[in-house]
Amino acid sequence: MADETVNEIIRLLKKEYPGVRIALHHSNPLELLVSTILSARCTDKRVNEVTEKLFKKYRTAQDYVNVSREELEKDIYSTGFYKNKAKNIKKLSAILIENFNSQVPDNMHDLTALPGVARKTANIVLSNAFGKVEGIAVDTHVKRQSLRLGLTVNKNPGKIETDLMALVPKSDWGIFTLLLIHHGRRVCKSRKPMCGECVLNSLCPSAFSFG
DNA sequence: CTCCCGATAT
DNA sequence: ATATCAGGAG
Repeated sequence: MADETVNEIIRLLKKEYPGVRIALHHSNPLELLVSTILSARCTDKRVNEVTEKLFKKYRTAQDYVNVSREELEKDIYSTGFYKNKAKNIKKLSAILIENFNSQVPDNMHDLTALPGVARKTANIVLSNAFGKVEGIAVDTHVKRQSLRLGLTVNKNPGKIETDLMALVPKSDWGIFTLLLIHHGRRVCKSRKPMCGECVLNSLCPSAFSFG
């Protein structure tokens, strides 16, 4: 895989989706952290529906600590995995209060030490809440399209991230994920990719096999 | 590797 | 009915 191919992919997607922005609604780092945790195996549409009410009720880490686990579970129920998510959000909130003056840490080491937070979530928060870049967030869309486009042959998200970091210019690490998520939801879908409408069609090794 | 898990598209 | 959705932990 030549670096030029990746640059062309990024150029075409930027042109197709100018001003692409993160779809998860948030107004501060804590909201983005919670929103990203809730987005695991759940559509961002539903996450935004849930957080619209959630963020009016829970404004600080202390608010998540104060409420009972059962009540928080009910408040995030429809996002799925609600027991794990509620437990992690409560536990993580206690850590923020105890160790970080109730604030969300702005570095990879501290973020990934939080329960329910691994590199994907940390990369999203770092890039979109703090303007920092320490890696490339590899979610289901980035994984699927990186494989289809031939940017990696690995299926492990950690290895995919390493492969992508070697190919994508660091100045594009943040927007790369946003572009692929946007494109993956509209065109390069998991079940029925719309290759006929894809701006990457001519340089995608998988285009023919998807008609 | 399995488990967590509701909601929606196909 | 089944696959999939801004994953992560054990």
